[in-house]
Amino acid sequence: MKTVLMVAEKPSLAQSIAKILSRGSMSSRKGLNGTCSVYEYPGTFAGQPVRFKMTSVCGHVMTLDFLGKYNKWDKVDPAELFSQAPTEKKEANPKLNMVKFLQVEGRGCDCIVLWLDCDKEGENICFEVLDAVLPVMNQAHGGEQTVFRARFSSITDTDICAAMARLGEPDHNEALSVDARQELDLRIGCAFTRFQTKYFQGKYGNLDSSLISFGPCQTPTLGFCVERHDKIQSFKPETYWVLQAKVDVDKDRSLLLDWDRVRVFDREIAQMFLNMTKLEKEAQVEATSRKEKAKQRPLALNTVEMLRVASSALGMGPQHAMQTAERLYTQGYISYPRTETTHYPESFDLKGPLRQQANHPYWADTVKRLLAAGINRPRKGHDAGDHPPITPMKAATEAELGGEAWRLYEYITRHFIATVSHDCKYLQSSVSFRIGPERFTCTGKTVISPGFTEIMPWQSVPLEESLPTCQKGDTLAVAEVKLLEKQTSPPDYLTEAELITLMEKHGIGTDASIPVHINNICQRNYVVVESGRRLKPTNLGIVLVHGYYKIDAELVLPTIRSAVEKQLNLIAQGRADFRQVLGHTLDVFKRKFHYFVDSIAGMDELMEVSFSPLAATGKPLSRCGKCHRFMKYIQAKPSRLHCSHCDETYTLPQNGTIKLYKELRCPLDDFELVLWSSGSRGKSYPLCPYCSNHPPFRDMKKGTGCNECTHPSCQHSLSMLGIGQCVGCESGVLVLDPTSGPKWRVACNRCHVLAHCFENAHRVRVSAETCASCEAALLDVDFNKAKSPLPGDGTQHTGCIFCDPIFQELVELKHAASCHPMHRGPGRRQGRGRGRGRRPAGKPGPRRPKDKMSALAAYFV
DNA sequence: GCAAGGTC
Repeated sequence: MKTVLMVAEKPSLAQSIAKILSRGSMSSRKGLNGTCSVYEYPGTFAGQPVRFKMTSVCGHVMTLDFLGKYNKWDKVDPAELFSQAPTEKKEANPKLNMVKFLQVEGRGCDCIVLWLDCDKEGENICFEVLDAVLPVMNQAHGGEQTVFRARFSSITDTDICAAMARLGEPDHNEALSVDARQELDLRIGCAFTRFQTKYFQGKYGNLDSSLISFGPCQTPTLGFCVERHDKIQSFKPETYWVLQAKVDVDKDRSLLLDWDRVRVFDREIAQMFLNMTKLEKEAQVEATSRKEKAKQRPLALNTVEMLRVASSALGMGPQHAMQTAERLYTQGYISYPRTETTHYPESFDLKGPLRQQANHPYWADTVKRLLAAGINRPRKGHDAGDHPPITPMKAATEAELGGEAWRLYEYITRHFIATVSHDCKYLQSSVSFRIGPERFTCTGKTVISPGFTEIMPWQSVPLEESLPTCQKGDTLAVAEVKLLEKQTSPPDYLTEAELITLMEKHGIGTDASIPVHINNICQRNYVVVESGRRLKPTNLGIVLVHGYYKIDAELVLPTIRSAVEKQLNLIAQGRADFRQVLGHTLDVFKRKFHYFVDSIAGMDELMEVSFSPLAATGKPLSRCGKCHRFMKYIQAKPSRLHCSHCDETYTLPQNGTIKLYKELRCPLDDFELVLWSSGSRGKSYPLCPYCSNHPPFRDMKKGTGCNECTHPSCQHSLSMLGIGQCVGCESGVLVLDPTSGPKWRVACNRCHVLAHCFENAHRVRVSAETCASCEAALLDVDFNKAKSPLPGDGTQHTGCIFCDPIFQELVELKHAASCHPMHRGPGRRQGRGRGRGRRPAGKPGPRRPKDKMSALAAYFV
């Protein structure tokens, strides 16, 4: 029997599609990467009985990068990145082992059906999958078709079955357009980023960003924020005047009227209008009107709208909102949260999810009434053909979800209920008055039926005092007519929600990448998020954008993306050649790049105003080994030491503090050592600024300290202070921290493993002898007489930290504080699988403690 | 160390 392999874009879709096609009867198992599942079921394909095997990838299988040697910033001129530097495809996520996985599953299959998302990226992934899997599949005998593409516009029974019945072929041109996009983004982005970063980092000491990045999406995103900043800066308030009239409705009640001219900007004219009206005693009713109006129920929820509301109403940043939504999705509370679609498919079961909310403490009444009276048909939205709108999948309570997740869930659910509710109906009434020659109006709204605003109370029509009932020809007494002097006010900084709207409008990024771009400009310190989630550009952000405007405005205009996209679409439609478009566009940007490099002084002039040159920044710290003058420590990111005499800069490890290390010097280059440490309970080690930037030995990597230096006799080196192989990672060595007494510490020079030992010992030294059973270096410890843990009056003991029974009692292993989730930065991290059980068994390394290792490993989580 | 695009 033949086997048909089918591949979807993500695990969740593989499951839904398999469920539909197998009518619910399929077997399932995890794939070798632990992330993708494989669903199998029997069926018929092209009239033959076959075995179907449905699985998925996780987005792109491959990613584009330069060949390794072109990633050395010091050795490659960024201009080379436009053409000379070759690129290669690498596995996008090596941990997922996607190519291997596809090959294991694809081996021996006869046909393949590609169920990737029906957009250009999906088409591109089709070919990534084919590249991996075709070589291991069975060859077709008579040249019949073995590669099929399923095109579907929603994940519904009818659509999926229809797609299966009308299989086509993958579209190579669409895939090529993505290849071109990837190459352009990579070459252009990296060239500009490297040049800018090196240029400005080499000149200024307080830029406060370790990367001065450029990209066709992030730069226009920043541009929007700075554009608003410029509007605020150049805003000149203008004075204007408003005529305000008050009429008496009855004895106790008066009514404020709006002037039909709204406002005038000339004082004398305003005065003239006041003079013409202020002596009038009566206001005459000229007309009245009453109109029934409706406020429309919302469209079904898509990602971008959810992010906007999350930011503006819930105060949650887009990145955070997406993470929260993803968690709600994987826990089964909401449907797939990444979709552009605002239209429910015809077959969508609206009542099912609604019924689940019928007993919810917050909205049971509304839901029950809707179910009893019949739901309203949702508005017709946009169908992007990706996933149904975001809807709740099961009821949840605040206690169950807690905090942020609950607030987002609550919003999604209220929004969903609103989409099947009725429009809000209200009566808008207005009365027009004449006072002298001038006209005034008064309007009011009264709710007829609240409709969806009952479940979205923040949208409700505000309660107003009702208008007096009057008719044309009636007169009311004028209580007062006065002139108000006011000033126009500047706009405020751009809110995140407004920025998302602008990005969407100009096609900057996608629903999935918009949060990433916004996050980028925050992390690079180009903008800061202020109260109300408004984005205020920093000096750095402003200078960059103003600099681009000065040199080549196209670099920052939102049109840069759409212009390139237009070219790419020609490739996708088969109307232009991939090589030609790529070559031409790269050529245009190469010219722009050279012009930018030649004109960089224009941006530099702006930099000079806001930032200080390297030589004028930082505090003197340690001595240079070449000129023996003090170098200055520049704390701002990226922290480094600068010798203004030699005009050399030495980068330091980031995320830690640096101090002078007892004026000790490196025996190799005479530079004064510094001590790097990460917080009070973290680890610390000495570091030679020169060696760290120019490693003296082949096995020492750049950016490391003396704890990785293999100098055979220097008292600070790994050779002298190393004890034995780390118990938490493959390649690290536990090294004594000679500065840590009296709370002595031993730390891994690679991972976060840290051991506290021998508290109150007054001296700890690494001995030249090694342990007979595990080959670790012995430690020579002098204890304090009063607090010695040794039997009798002994104060001195030599032994193995892993094997010696006395020492074992005195060693407590744990990760360094910086490894704790509390101290970690944002971002996904898989916290499982460290330590015990991760090391391949039976692979002894040098100086490895034998079975004692596992006992020690049990100490840490 | 860099882009933007998928997704976990």
